[in-house]
Amino acid sequence: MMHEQPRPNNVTIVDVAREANVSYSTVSRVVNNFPYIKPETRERVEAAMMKLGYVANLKARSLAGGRSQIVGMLIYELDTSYHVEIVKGVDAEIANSGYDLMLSTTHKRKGKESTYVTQLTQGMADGLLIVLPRNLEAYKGDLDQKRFPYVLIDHPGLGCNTVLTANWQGAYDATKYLIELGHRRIGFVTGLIEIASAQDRLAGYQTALRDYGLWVDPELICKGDFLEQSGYEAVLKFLALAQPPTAVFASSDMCAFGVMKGVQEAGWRVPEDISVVGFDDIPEASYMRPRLTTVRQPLRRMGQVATRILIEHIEDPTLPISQIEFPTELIIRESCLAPTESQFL
Amino acid sequence: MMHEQPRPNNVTIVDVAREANVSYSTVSRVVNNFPYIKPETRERVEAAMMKLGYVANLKARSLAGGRSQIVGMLIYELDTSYHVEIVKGVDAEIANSGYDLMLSTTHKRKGKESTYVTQLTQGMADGLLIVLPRNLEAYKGDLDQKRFPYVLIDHPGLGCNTVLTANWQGAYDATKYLIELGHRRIGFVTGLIEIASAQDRLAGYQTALRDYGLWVDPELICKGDFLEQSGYEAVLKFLALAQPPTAVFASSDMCAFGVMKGVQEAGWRVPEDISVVGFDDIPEASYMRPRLTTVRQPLRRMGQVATRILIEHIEDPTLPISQIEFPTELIIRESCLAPTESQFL
DNA sequence: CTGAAAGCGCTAACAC
DNA sequence: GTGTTAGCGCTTTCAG
Repeated sequence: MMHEQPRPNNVTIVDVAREANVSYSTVSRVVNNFPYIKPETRERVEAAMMKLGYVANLKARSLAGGRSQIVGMLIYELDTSYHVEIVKGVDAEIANSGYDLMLSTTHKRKGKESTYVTQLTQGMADGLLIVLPRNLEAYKGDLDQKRFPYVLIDHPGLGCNTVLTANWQGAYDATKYLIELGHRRIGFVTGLIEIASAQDRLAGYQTALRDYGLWVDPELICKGDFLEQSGYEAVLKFLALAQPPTAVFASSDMCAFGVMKGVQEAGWRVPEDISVVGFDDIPEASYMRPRLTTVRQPLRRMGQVATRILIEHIEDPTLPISQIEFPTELIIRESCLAPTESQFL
Repeated sequence: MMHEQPRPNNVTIVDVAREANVSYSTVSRVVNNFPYIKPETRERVEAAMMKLGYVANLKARSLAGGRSQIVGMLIYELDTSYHVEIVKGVDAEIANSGYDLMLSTTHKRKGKESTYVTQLTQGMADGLLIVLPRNLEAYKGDLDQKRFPYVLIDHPGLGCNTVLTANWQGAYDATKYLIELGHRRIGFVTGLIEIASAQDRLAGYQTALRDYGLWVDPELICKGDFLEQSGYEAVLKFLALAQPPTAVFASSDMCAFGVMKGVQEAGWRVPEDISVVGFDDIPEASYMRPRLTTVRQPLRRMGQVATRILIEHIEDPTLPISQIEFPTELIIRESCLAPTESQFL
């Protein structure tokens, strides 16, 4: 049934063995850098490998129980710079590691996530990088039980490696900044609320409000999903309010772009009429005009560190769990201003 | 030597066979959708697979000669949106294809490229997407001889699948646009000149100049490498000329950004003092201020189409070669103006 | 239509 | 130190 796939007669461990006049397990040993091999033998084998242009067959190797030298990465999608920045960080670390990257995007198919995990877990990959899982419960137990190395990026998890940022603190700081600028009515557009970081950001916003004795007006909290469109729609609702906010804090930069777009289309100006703050600090944030004030997450760094941790755990499973939390940083640019008197009519 | 990797007792084809009371080759057959199976048997096997939660082991499958359902992608790096956009296109197509993506970045290590190819070629992947190869000669023969499916993206190749854009025409059009605006001294920053598309763009620029009876001044052609820094350095040289150009055409948008930066740092303005045109139309081009006039390449589309072609060739190796050339499109935004009299002192 | 059996290339005991 | 051998999970003849 399968279409004839011309089986290339690649050079295998057996060819090398014959060439070097040793058994093929010896070849395997030198390939795997075993300690006790007569230097002379090793040299002979290495010469043979060189001569024949031997390249290990990863599938066979990992089928037989070895490592595949592949790091699997599960990510929702590649659409926004948020995702891309993380991937870049991962890639950078992969590049000097001897591992390869297998990238799987799940694209809103929750079911696919578990299938992928099973496949990757079955030895296709030696470890897993999971960005913002959507269906973790479905396979976390499995992973843990198999003691399969993995690290969660931007998602909290019990008893497993995680790399995240201080979402709560970042949201708190941004809200505080707006309050200290003089804003009293601050709109908030949430992220996809089933995601932990979205919840933390909301909580940070609410706490800051309360700490400053401000009322948390439910009218001023609008459900979003991190995407541009949701910011756009949210701000339109805000603008239609009897008493619209003088500032809007969006749960992501993409969302903030939507807010800015909505404000501008409605004939208002950012920041003169409405201040806008984002979250993430993706590259576009500083290209936008006005340049976006936002909470920076070290996205690339996160990808990089997560990869490092994963590889360490692959190579030494006895290592203790790492739970890293990066601080966030408020990057003040041009999208916020103190509210003017006229806004408080 | 390998660290103990807890062998998870995953459910295999054998378990399913036992459960369904058939031989395991029968299970293999239903998994592979063989035509002649008693419907009843098929149902029984399917029920067993469902019950046990069977997921095929891709390594074993492809080791045994089947397909791996993996598309390999070889790309120089992920640093610029140029690369990222292509990857996004690939990913989009992969998403509804039943294949997975294995992404390998070569990161300036020419040697690595061939090793990757060998590995991917050995069955790790069923086909290869190669973006802007740097070392094609080293393995093209091998690929062709093995009749291994692959498609070249943004690189010409004899007798193989390619997806590229009309680089020459795009450069010609952009140069023509500048000339018709009234520019007579037009600087050009090349891309990495060993890359075919960089050569084509240079040629398009030169031809347009000649067609309009303009002299191709070697002083006005500066070697670059597609990256921002090279545009920056080039424009500084141009500005130091006795008679600087009134417009600069950069071989990529990133490079154009560098040009804009250099112009601005030198205290000049874009487009009032110097017009700038880029190539690619990456998303940042429209975020920049002034928004960049540039030659659009349908990057995502290219990735998508290349993937489609590859998959078709994987599934039917008898298909004829496809060589696709997308047209380019000059996107006129805000970075160009007709030169003023004062510039012709 | 279905079962038996021979590998795919390699790792990991187990011998010598 | 090095050879032998039993699988890893699956595809694919080859027989029925």
